[in-house]
Amino acid sequence: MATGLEDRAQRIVDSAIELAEQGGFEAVRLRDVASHADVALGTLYRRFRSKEDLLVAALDREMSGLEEQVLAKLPTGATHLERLTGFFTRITRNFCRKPNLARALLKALVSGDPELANEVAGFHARLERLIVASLRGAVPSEGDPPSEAERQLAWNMDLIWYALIISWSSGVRTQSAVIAETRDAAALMIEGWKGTAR
Amino acid sequence: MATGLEDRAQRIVDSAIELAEQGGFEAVRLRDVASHADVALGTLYRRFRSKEDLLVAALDREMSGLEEQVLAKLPTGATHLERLTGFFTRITRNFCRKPNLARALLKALVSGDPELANEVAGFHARLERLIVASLRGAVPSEGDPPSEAERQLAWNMDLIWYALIISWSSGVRTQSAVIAETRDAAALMIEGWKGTAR
DNA sequence: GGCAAAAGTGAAACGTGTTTCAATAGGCGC
DNA sequence: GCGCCTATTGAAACACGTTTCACTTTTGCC
Repeated sequence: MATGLEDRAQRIVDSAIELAEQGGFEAVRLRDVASHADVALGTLYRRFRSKEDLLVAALDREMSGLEEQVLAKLPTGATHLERLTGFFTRITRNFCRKPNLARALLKALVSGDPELANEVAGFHARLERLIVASLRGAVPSEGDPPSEAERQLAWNMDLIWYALIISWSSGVRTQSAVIAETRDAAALMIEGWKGTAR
Repeated sequence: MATGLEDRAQRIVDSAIELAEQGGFEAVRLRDVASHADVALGTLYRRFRSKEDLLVAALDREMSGLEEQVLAKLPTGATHLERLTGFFTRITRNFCRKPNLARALLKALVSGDPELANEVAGFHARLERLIVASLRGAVPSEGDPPSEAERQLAWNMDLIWYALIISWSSGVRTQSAVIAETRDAAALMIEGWKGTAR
């Protein structure tokens, strides 16, 4: 057959995303994923350690699209707050646009599987990079790396948004509540941020 | 038999906690829980809708102990920051003392089951109440309810700590990192908080 | 082209969350 | 005590994540 080496893993992730979009976490039945990707179940398990591992790989793929989109056109705005708010509004909308998929990916992300610690850390690292870029309105260059203060603000905002999107996923908050509360938290933090070493 | 009506539910939760302490989420096998509680599997399912539901009930029980302990002796300290830090240090240590149990309860809490939205919201509400009390160094009275600003600070700290403890549960952060980062976030937020309407 | 290693296949099996059901027991108004 | 309702029981069955295994195919290398 003409299928390349990475082709199967690709197809598997594609199928998982498709099924997750339609029916969420439970709809990603690995037997279905395998047959949908024209692959044996054993092959799926050779490439991915578990259902969560597969979905985290899917999240990675989705993150790439998000990164590309954000870096291509960084949020504009005169103030730090406006730019941060613009960024979080965008990613929240992007995330919530496909609720089934988002909830499925999040569920895998928070599953607590120690095998996934690196991937989880990587997700936050990528998000923080985007936050810093949005905060500045420009991608940090080699000569002007993020300051300690910028990084602290960024990961605090990462934590806040993460908790909010989880609470959205749990049905505790709506999409607009997530956006509004992220903005409020950003306002509060930037206020404190200006008072300390910038 | 002399078993009261609520007795079985109690025993079931007790058994779940015991098993979770020993072996975490996976060790809470419902057949084991049932037999350990001297109850049929069907009885367990009459009382609890799912494994997550059962573990969230267990979290509720644990929260009661925490509440009692915190309200009995509120954190002391001259500043808002010291009191908040004292509070979060305490609950983080308390939580991480039984890592298997904590991870199991957290996993249920973040499971995203829509049936549990109310319980999840209740957990945060209870936590926020404790945060406000710690912030003040006193339990809010009828005549002096939490201000909007206090509530905002409290739930922002709730979000931060929630995200941090989840990242501890995922193996991304250590207990001491959770404590340190909670303190740093509190410092940043209180700084901003003083600048706005208190 | 031939060969060893790696990848893939198909099918079966296992564990555990969850559901179902017929039979039994306990509590309560009469 | 009697009938009714609900709780409980025990056991079986189902669904799906995961593992295993013997066999086949593909790949990389000489």
